[in-house]
This record gives sequence, C-alpha cells and structure tokens, in this order.
Amino acid sequence: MRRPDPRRDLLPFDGAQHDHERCIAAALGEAERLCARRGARLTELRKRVLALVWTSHSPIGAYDLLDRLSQEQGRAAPPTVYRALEFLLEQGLIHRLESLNAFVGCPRPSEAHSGQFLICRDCGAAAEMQNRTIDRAISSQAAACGFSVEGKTVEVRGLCPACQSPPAAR
Amino acid sequence: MRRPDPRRDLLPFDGAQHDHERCIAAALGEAERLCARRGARLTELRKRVLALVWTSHSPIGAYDLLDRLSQEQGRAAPPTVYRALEFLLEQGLIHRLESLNAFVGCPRPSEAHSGQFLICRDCGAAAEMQNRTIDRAISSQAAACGFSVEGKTVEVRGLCPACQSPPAAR
DNA sequence: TCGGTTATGAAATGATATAACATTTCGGGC
DNA sequence: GCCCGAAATGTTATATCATTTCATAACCGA
Repeated sequence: MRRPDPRRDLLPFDGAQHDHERCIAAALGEAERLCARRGARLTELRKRVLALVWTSHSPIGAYDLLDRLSQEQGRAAPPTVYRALEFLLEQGLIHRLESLNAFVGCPRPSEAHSGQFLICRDCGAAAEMQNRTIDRAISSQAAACGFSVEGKTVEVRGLCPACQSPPAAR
Repeated sequence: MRRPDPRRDLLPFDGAQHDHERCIAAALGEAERLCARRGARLTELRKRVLALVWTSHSPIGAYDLLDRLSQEQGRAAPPTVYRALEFLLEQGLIHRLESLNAFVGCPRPSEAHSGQFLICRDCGAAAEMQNRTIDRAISSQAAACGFSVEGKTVEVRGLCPACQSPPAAR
C-alpha cells in the first residue's frame, strides 16, 4: 500500500527554493484539464483570479485580489471576484482559510477533500496537509456523537521550519 | 485512568431537554471563581457579555451581542463588545468560531485547550468536543512537518442528531 | 491622595461579503 | 446564421464584521 510522503504538499515551507513559476503553470494546467473533463467553464476571468491566488503560497484576501484584478483590467467590483472565488471553491481548485478570511490554491484539486492547513504566522505561508489519521479521528468522533458530517475545517497556526530559525540564519 | 464520556459536553445536542438556566449559572459561577483565582477582573460589563454569549448554545455574532447589550444599558459601540470578547477569549471563557465569525461559551474554561466543534447548520448549535486522538493526530502531523504549533482550529459542519430527523419527529 | 495602569465611552473608518438588478456572452436547437 | 434560454459578468448599493484613535473614568498600590 502506498504511503505518501507526509510532506508532499509542503512546498510552501521549503524556504522558497522551489520554482514557483512551475507551481503556477502546473496548477493552471491541472485546472484546465479538470474543468474540461467536468464540463465546467473556466473562463478568462476565473483563470485570471486563479492565477492571482497562485501568485504565492500565502493566502490572499478577496479585496487584495480585487485590487490586482483592477490593475490588470480596470474597475472590478467585489461581486466579480467573489463569484470567481465561489466557482473555484466549488471546483475544488482553491480553499478558503476560515481563520484568515483568505484563499489559497489547492495543490491536489482532483481528489475531493477537506483541507487541513499549517499556517505560518510569520511568513504567512499556508501548507496543505492531507492526513488520514486526522481525518478519521474527526469522522469517528463525530459519528460517536451522532453528528452527520458535511465539511471539516482544520487550521493550525504557528511557525514554519524556516521562521523558527533566527532571521540571521535565513 | 479516567476516560471521559465523549459526549460529556454535547449538551447542546440533547434536544433542548436540559435546564439551560443552570448552564448559564454554572458558567458564570465558574468564571467568577477562575478570574478571582487568577487576579483577572471580571467586570460587570464583561460578566454581562459572558451571560449574553451563554444565552444559548448557538454561537452569537459580535453585533448581535452589541444589540442586546444596547437594549440592556443603552448605546454601546463595537469596541465595547469586542474588548469584552477579547478579555473572555484570553481567559478561555469563550471560544471564537472562525467559520462563523461568532462566539460561544466554553463549558470547561479551567483546562486550557483548543476548541473542537461540531456545528449544526440547521439549528445553529455548536457542541464542543475535547478529543485527544484528534489533538494528538494534528500535533504529530505538524511535528512531522517541522511546524511549531501555537493554536489549532477544528470545526465540523453538518447536522446534529435532532436535526437529522424529519421535523415531524421532533 | 497622588499617579500610573486598566477599563470604558465615542466617533470614525477599515475590511469582508452579499443583495438586487441590468447587461452581455455562450451554446444548443432550428 | 439566428433565436432563445441559461450562465456569466457588470454595476450600485448595502450588509456585516472589526479596528484605530482619542477622550474619559474607575481602580488600586505606593
């Protein structure tokens, strides 16, 4: 049985050593493929918003997105970006971080899942985990309570490996 | 070794059969005792806000609190309630539910803990769990990632036992 | 009772999110 | 190609959540 590396999605915490252009390109490509397969319309606007979300591994707020979108194409209003975000959420292409009111790209959009996140309070990066032990523990506790689960939010605040070292060492 | 009933704090999901007056009184009494022991000042205002939070087991928003507070004592401004909430959060007397932007009383304020919640989307009630398996699973996954944990958010959306039955049966 | 700390009052503003309605674009059937 | 309904986008206004700032008042130890 395959046991995925627990760090497989922790790219954000690699000290920015990775080629982020490839991150973005991969995410956009995957989005295209998924939407095409599903018959979902990944329009230019939605693709632009997705690309903006993928600008970094730090979650971005709706109004920051709005600002950048306005720079690109002029005068956008809040509903424009919120509707695009809603679509991307439905397709599982991004996640919403409840504790930040912000959004981040999903590195594994093809498998349906609830997000589990490590969020660094220093550099702001958010790494998505997919840990089945956590998932099962929550599901079984909920079941023991007679509670029918529709969605799970797991967000951990703290310091990523790089930000635990003194700045001089970075 | 004592193994607490996993449902011990699930009072909110008992179908409103419990004596909620006693819930409130117990919470206020416990708050008095804890603050006295710690030398923290549980002022009238803070006590009123705590009582208002405990009005029900459904999380309440800051502005709803503000409205009720204004009815009681006239013209309160947002910072008034937010400052009281901040104090109550620091003392562990209430929790903030990130996915709702709302607040709920903590049934076990004496033990420091991160909250884990089952939130019913139908009746709005939120039950706090304290499951060590969930807690440990998150801690050990974070440790495996080299992440230093400062706080955990676990919020599960779904239907409580009562709300899974058709309304006629309730 | 003096003086610093902590708590509260009050006004304005910032930040996040949605409602409501108008207009445009898309894609299928003819 | 052209018509139509559905989906997407534009636009204005407003609802909701939270903080900054500065002023005033209460508390409490020296």
